[in-house]
Amino acid sequence: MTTDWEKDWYKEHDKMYVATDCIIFGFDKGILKLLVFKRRVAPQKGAYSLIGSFVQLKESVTEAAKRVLTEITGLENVFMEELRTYNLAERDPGYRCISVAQYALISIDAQDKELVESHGAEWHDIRQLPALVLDHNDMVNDALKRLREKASYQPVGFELLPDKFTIPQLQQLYEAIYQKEIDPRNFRKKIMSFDILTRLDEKDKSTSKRGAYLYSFNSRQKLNFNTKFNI
Amino acid sequence: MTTDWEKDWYKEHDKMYVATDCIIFGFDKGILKLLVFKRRVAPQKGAYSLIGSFVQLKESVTEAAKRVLTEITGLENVFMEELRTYNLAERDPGYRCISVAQYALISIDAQDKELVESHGAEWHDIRQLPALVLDHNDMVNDALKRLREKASYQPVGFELLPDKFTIPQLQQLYEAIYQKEIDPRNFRKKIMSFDILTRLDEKDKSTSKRGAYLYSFNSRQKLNFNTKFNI
DNA sequence: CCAAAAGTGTTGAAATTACACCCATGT
DNA sequence: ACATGGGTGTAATTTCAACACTTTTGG
Repeated sequence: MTTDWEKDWYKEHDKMYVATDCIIFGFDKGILKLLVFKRRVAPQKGAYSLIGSFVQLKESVTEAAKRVLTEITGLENVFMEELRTYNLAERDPGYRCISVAQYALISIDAQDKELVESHGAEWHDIRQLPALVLDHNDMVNDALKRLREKASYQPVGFELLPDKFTIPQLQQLYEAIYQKEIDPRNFRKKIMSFDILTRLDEKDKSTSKRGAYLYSFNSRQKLNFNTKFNI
Repeated sequence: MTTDWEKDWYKEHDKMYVATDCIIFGFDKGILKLLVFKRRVAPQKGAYSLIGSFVQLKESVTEAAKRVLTEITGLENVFMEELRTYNLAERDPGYRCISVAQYALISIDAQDKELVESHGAEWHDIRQLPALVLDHNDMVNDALKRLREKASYQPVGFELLPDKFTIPQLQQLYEAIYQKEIDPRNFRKKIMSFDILTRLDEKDKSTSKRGAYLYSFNSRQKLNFNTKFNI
């Protein structure tokens, strides 16, 4: 006796396209931004979309995402994490295709600006995004939600800031992520209590006369991190 | 001028298999259990695996997962959530196949016991799982981790328990999830403070002479839930 | 009457929130 | 000398963690 299950197993199965789309966050001048791509070729020339690619047989989904990310920003070793799949049968009108969305955090001033522009990619304020193709706006919303969750138990800031940054900058970043004001005394107290920052003997005077101390992230501590990060 | 990006876009892309595997948790007699499947047909006859299926062109990944879940447990409307994809190019020795893992929480006594057994599915204590095929053990470990995270900010318990349950039962469930003892006074205080339980006028006398009050989950409150659930 | 599980309160420690003033310096 | 952003401390409140005894009842 064969059950449905067994028959099903032996039956020929369907192949489909697997794509990956990258939700790339950056932080610049106090504003949380997203890298979007203005399509310069058909299909949907002129429309905005996330940066993505089809996954090839010889590469993992992660590798595919890193491949496009490096292609467009010039960066390697970027923080990237899978968000979820977008897998409705009818999501792509052309052909059956599921997309594995991944979000990345990059330091905007480390990117290769020319390269980014040469691909038609643009940074947009997260609060004023254009309409994106397919379900890409959903992906962005979901990624933002995830970023907020993640920021609440891990110090994500450091991926988005340059190597040296000031406490007010870090605070601005958290304010941009959560879209709300944070008390500077409480913020500093909290962040310092984690013991993950090293104060440098340099000041950044670009935003005030007095200048603010620059800090770097103390990566030795990174692994011991399982404290709640309630900011 | 065409960039690599544009050429890449136009090039023929690769199709591959997409599968979904279900990490099905249940809770029975104080023990957190996983539903695994003993393969009764080739390939890998006799080996243990998760319950899964290839995704068909006409269905979403979610639908595919619900399809197998219903097929094997007889249950519909089960809580199920995507975990992540397992997507290494070489993960399946047969052919390129990525798997979207999903975890489900079911109430063991609602299942169709005969149906489960007729498919060769078995409940195993989460602490003593057999070796599973491919990367299925990784999936289970990742799902357990996720379940613990989720349980810390949402009352997952109710998916795993029958409609009526006692506080000591709910506590046992949390102890099984976290694999550690919880103080009964603190537990009760905390759970009650959320105001999500309704005490019924019935007692469960199966585990004590005195009997414990039965409660039901107050689903009206379910949506207002964004409190931290630190148990 | 007693064994076994159910049920209940308090206290000290720790974390969180709210809040206002002085400091350094380039102009 | 003053405007501007950088930097600091304290008290009230809330949350968390630790801890032990009484109640009920079937056998």
